[in-house]
Amino acid sequence: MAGNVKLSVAGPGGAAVADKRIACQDCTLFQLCLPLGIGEDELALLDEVITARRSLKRGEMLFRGGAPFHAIYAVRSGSLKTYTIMQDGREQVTGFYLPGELVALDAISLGRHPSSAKALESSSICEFSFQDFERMGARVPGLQRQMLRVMSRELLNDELLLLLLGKKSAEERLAAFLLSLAIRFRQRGFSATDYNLSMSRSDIGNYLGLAVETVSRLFTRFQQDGLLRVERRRIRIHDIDRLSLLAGDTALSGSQRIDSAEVPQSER
Amino acid sequence: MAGNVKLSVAGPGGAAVADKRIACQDCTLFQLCLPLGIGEDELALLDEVITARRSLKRGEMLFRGGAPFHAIYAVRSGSLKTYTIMQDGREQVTGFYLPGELVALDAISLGRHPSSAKALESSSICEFSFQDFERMGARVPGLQRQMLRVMSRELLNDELLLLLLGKKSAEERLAAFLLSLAIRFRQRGFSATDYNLSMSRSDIGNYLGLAVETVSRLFTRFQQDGLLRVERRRIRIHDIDRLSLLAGDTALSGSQRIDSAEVPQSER
DNA sequence: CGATCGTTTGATAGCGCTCAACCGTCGTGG
DNA sequence: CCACGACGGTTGAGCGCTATCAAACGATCG
Repeated sequence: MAGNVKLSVAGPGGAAVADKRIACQDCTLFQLCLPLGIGEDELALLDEVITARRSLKRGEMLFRGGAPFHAIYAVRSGSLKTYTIMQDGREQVTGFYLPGELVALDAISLGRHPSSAKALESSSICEFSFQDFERMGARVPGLQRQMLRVMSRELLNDELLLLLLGKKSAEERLAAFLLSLAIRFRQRGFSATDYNLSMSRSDIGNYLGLAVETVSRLFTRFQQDGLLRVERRRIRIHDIDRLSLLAGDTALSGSQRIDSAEVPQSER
Repeated sequence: MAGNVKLSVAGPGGAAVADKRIACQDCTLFQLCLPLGIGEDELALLDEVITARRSLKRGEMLFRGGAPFHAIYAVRSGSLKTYTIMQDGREQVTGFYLPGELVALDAISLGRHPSSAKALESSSICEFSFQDFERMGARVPGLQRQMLRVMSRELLNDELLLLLLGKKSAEERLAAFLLSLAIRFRQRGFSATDYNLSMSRSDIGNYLGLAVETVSRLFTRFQQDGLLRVERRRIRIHDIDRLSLLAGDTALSGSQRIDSAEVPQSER
């Protein structure tokens, strides 16, 4: 993409970095946020919708469940988890978000956030005003089109996850989870076989519907079987094929399921 | 509902009916398909997108997994199930669809249907050309807006279902499922406490991640506990409050979670 | 250096699956 | 009209997977 980052101005007061804006074209992750089907000029327009850029430190909240919904967020760097608090007080992790993925899509219909979002590590986030976004959608057909696609993709992922939780064993779940991360990392240009988990065992277990102890045991078992090497939160996958096999076939979760093969994109 | 249903055509019966079109305004369920925010004139426009009306008999397919995606479907009467075939041959039920609910939203991103859809009983279906729909979306902002909301809602439901499958016991799952049906039926003007299941025990178990036997046992237990009466596929709920309690709190699934209380709808 | 949190490992028990048999209902054909 | 078979549903017995309880360990941080 373009060479230099064109910073345009400061917004409302806040921490120094937080309110800097950068042009969308310069966002290397942009193609992942709302890929394809948007022309040069439309891209420039999209810039207008970016309300703010926020920096979060590990453990900081992006938004809280129940809060009114105004914006959609795109992860630029770092990672988030979303979760809800059940009425019995327990926490239920509903998703993990990597760079290039959109957060808060599930808040549109109710007009408030059904879940909370918290940074798993230092992260940088783009904030889109949804109102502006919709207004612009009227002028730029490609934008809303793309949005529908992104949401549909999300739906698809949820379905896969549903299948995972409904039908798969603990082993299959964890394998599918690790595989999902691998695929998502690869799509972002990172290594698919060597990455760091930004979430705790507890988060993983919670997300996959497993006890922490089970997750831990599975990690050691996978390691004993020579599938991978795990050291603290560092994952080194040795035999990704066997891992895929273990996962059943479901790539699962997050935000994409498609590998290199072909770019989705309906008929056009 | 409205006084007379202006039948533009013959009843069930044969193939004859399949390609007849009726005006959208006459669809009592229309408000449920794409509720709110659409004016009179826009409504008329929407009529154009309705490609066809199809009648399915029990067991007939609406579309098959893998087939290219061209249309979105709205259930007018009857009910459907969607499911995928896992590579080991087993079937995984991914959803049940009642009148007023939209099917195939998950196909948009890939351009082909990730799952198959089959009629659980005699059903009548509206078919929207997605291509036309998108074209029209450019002219009618409210349309795409509404579509985003519907999809967001769907996302929300999937999240609830995830929570269900990840964290809830068999008992809670079935309770939540029955409750979900109750709520959805009520929204459609049917009785919430007295309805027929159009799906088999096997479908229910498959959907909820439970063995058929477990579902069966739970039904009899619920009945012994005075929660409800079940006779074949007829469900009579006696103590819906206790059922809610059992369900944990999750209304779950299908297509709506909101009860009478208030109509969702973002800020506006 | 002690406290706390995240992780691992072990022992035990229970929920829900599996296997198996039986029953009721329905559709079909003699 | 009844026999039959098929299918869906119910019920029972046993076991395996995974949660739970318990404890110790390692890392991080004040």
